[in-house]
Amino acid sequence: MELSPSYEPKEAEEKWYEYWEKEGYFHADVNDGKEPYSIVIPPPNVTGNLHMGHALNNTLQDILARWQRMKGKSVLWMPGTDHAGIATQNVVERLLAAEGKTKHDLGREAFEKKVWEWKEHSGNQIQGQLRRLGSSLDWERERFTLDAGLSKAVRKVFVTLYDEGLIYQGYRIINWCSRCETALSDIETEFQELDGNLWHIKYPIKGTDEFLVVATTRPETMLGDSGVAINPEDDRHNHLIGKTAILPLMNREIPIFGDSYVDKEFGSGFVKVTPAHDPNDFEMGKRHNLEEIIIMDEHAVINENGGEYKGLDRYAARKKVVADLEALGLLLKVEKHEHSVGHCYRCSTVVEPYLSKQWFVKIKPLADDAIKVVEDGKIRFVPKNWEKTYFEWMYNIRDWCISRQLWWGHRIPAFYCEDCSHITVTMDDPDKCGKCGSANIRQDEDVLDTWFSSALWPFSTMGWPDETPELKKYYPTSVLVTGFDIIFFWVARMIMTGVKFMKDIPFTDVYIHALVRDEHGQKMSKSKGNVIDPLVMMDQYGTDAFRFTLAAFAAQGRDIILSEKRIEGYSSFCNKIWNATRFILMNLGDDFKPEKLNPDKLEVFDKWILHSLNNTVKNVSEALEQYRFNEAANLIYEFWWNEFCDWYLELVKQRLYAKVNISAESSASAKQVLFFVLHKMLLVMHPFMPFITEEIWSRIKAESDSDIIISQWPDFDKSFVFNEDANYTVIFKEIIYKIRNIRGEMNIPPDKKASVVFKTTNVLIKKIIETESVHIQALAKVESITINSDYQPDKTDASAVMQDLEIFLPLSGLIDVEKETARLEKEISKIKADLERVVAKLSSESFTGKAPLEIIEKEKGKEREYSEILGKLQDSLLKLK
RNA sequence: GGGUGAUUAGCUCAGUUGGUUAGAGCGCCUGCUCGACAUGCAGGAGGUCACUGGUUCGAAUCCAGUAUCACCCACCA
Repeated sequence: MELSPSYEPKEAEEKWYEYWEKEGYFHADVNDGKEPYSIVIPPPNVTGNLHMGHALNNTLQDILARWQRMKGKSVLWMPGTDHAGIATQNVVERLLAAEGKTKHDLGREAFEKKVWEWKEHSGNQIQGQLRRLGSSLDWERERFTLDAGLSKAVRKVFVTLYDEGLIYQGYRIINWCSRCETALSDIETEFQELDGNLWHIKYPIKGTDEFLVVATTRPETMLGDSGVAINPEDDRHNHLIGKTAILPLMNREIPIFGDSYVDKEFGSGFVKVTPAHDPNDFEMGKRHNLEEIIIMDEHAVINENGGEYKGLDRYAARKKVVADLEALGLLLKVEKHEHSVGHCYRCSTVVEPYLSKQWFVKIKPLADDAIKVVEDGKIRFVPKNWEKTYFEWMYNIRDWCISRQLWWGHRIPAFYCEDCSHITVTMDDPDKCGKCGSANIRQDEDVLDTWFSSALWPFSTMGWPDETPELKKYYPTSVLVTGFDIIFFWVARMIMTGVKFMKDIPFTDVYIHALVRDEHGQKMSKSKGNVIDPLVMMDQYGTDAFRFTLAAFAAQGRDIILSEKRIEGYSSFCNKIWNATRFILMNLGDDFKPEKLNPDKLEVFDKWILHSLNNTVKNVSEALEQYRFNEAANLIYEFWWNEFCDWYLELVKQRLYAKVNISAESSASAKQVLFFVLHKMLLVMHPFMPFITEEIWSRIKAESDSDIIISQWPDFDKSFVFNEDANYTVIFKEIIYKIRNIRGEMNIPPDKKASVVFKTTNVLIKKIIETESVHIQALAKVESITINSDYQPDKTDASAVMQDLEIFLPLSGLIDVEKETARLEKEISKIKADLERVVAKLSSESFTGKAPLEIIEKEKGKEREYSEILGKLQDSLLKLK
């Protein structure tokens, strides 16, 4: 039974995960007849490596899964990964580039094959890393967003929405990433404030010598200008409406027109209008029938519509346009101008607003129902304030661009007829046009936004559109655990598709956790080099310590600023758990047999620790019910270290070592309690620290006991409510504190055993001192104890006061009068302040008149206590002088 | 421009519906190899809870405003 002197995480971690998985403990049995509890993992990208965000996210889910499993639920925690269209394609393209190739050299089919190969060999790293973290995922059910089953779900959703007119093709301004060569949705575009220029350009007005002046942040777009707008109410300029301007460089005649979109106050009051390269201009162009001139290709290089600028990259074109304007004397001025510029969320390239034909989801009808289920409280956000963010976005939601010009993903199931240009959209690939019957059809080249398939995740992973037992039992899922950064990308869309296609919400709770940041509050990223690698942390401090740290940090705020120091601290906690166990096992003896605790045989401190344990069990359960992981972690830490180890283990030593006045029976009962507390606490700690708890459990469990992972979560036990004994212990502890305080402050060396005189008439306190004298001697390092209600202290006594008790330590030869005086004076001034505050409160009529009776009584009690203590402290001080 | 949040000990953070003598860990100071643990034990210092008002018998906690700092959303050329 002997344990090593310190906890070695590595061995336990390797051993147990494999064992649990082999035993099938992670597998959810549809037919087990138990109440379901289900979570779907936010599918990490196949390109992903476990970072802090994943670690936090999955630790919290695992705590919930393990906890519910112990509570006897049928737990399904669904694992899987996301094909991550752009991200994955980028990775493989980069590999090709290293060989000097592009995807076009391979062609679509070969490229796709290459990505699959990459996925099998280099992707999926994260699965092993999730195992390291201890995640009790049901690996037998692992899914991938490009699986056949999920693809079928995607197709079904596309076809249905298309048939209902909710998916349509449109010619619109979208966000174009010229590096990824694809369209992006609005939320895939990240805006950053950048320092730029505002170029003021003179456009000649036809038939006059005059100019108008437009201002722009993107001068190269003027090549595609097809009008100039003025606010019709702008009295300075509205006489020009109907006239014509000459577009410099291109020498194109463009109309000057009125549109209320133009802000009179901004700039010169003239707006150059480029319908093919700006969303607002596009709208104006539609209103005024302007020509839409696309001047760039998909690489953001100027095309044939840009005249002599053809072939120049957008920034080179910008330079040349500006230079040429200046040469012509048409550049009025250049101002510094800060403006927000969109960037690709995958590669950070500046996004170009670009006119192109794309597929969109008409989102409003879906959003309306998704808003309602949250408004009605069917879905609950925790913390609740995230609902606001959700509503804010949903109310202002805009159509979702779902087509991507990529090769990796779900290909859009739309088939164009070359003969009649009808579009056929069906569940199975058609071999002829659905309208004219021509076999001359071709499939759309584009793929769907990655988030289109993840939007279906809660039901597609369970077999939808088939009716499966999994769906029946585990849908809707119990909770979704995720970060606030993907509320729009993912959470909102799952709610929309769930309500639409399952006719039911996808989950009842959405627990939104914080984002992990570095010690300076920065978002962790490789480019900043501020990444704390979870794998390194696990290696260094052990997985349990790491998990416990994340749980302890998971307060319901926005950010978690992780410090390695804290992880180190919790690795000490693991060691503390280990060593307390070691101590217990050393003392139980080989012939120990756990028995049912007999309340009649329990001593006061046994009852106290059981009472406290009982509350801990209850409070941890309640904290978990409310997703207050940090509170649960703190309760565990506090109980184990500050109550069980610091007090109970120390107290029990006297009984185990059978010192004077200790019966064999007392010793035996102490052992039973030690084992009982250890046993229960391992259960309570298991969801947080699965490895160390299973390891210890395996050493103390009876043959017939199950492994801890499937053992029963403890309940609050009414027969362990011992309020009197708890109160008794509070007083006892205070007595110890007081004596230790004197010893500490006076620097009395530990080997100097003091004698103590207690002066009291209080019956309970007398009883405590008499009964616990052995413990007082041991814990406060006291030699002899006297109770004397008439004691007259000596000048050389050090003293302490608590309610109904004065404590004296005769310290002749040891006392430092100056120190003792200072100590007493400090105590006095503290209690004086307290007393004054209470007296002031009680003498205020408004307080005594309006405050509840119990509060007033409480204050009165304090007043009595403080004044008694103050009086005695002052007496002691007088004696010193 | 709109919105959300933060501001509590040297540092990192707790503090649930207003009743506290405002807590923890780390760090700091003092003293300790006491038969589990120096990854430890005992003691201690350290905060006018950002600021200003208000509500209340009572505010770190509720309300309003100010300041500073984050983040999100938005088409101001």
